Amino acid sequence: MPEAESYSWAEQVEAGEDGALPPPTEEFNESSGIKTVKEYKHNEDGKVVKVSTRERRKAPKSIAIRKTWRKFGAAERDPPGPNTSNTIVQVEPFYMQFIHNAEQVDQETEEDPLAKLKNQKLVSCRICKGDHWTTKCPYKDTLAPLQEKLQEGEKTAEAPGGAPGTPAPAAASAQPKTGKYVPPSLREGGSKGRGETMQSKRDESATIRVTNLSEDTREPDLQELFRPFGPIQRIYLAKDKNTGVSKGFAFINFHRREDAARAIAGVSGFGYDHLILNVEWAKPSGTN
DNA sequence: CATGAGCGG
Repeated sequence: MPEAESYSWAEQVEAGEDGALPPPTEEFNESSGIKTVKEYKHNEDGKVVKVSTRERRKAPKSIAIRKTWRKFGAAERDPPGPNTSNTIVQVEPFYMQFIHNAEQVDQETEEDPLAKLKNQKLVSCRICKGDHWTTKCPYKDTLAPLQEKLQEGEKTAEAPGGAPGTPAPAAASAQPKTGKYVPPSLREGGSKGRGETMQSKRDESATIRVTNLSEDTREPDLQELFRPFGPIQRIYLAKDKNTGVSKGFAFINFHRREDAARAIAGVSGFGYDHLILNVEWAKPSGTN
């Protein structure tokens, strides 16, 4: 709130001869975050008054507090404030544009969105466009989708007169003029073999399934029971997802298949709690 | 009796 004060004699002296007013002063109190501006104006009666305006800092106090932090590391001896040799202070707000799906943006027309969905598969693998989720894509093993694409490419190449405006989908993947990501295994010459670093699934070859467990058997119990046969990689005790109650069976993943085999021989038929355990080789999950 | 969970355009 601007407030007018009477113009003191001492200050009158500072005013210039020709009625010019003294320049405004401005001071900033760092701890309170309040800026005080004092300036001189003529009021309605033509008299000179001093107007002081106080304004609270708009930036959050947390910023002011951060400014008081000591610098450290290579910047330890830097003077306060940003070092212009390695820091850019952006005063203007800056806006970022997020593009969620470039293809969608490109194809954005007035056509009915439902029509678009119509001939679309429910799921489509991002890698091979197959009829499954990407995480399960076995493209390294079966290159059928890629080969289909290549065949399509050959067809369009053989028919140079056909549909000039229509881009061939295979051409896009063969020549990366679209900025689209192509996984290494699908890039040119990448058609052979799987990547050495990528195991396609968990190794289930040393996994056994234990059934007929009593409901109060816990994972540590299983650990104790099977440890004698060899190092164990993982134990999974099936539980109801909501109640946490054991479903009475479990999977034991050994490091070595031979240990698993001995565990089957040793524990199957073993009386545990009041039940007789059944142990067999596990089948990989997802066998519907 | 019984073959794990989760992520998701």
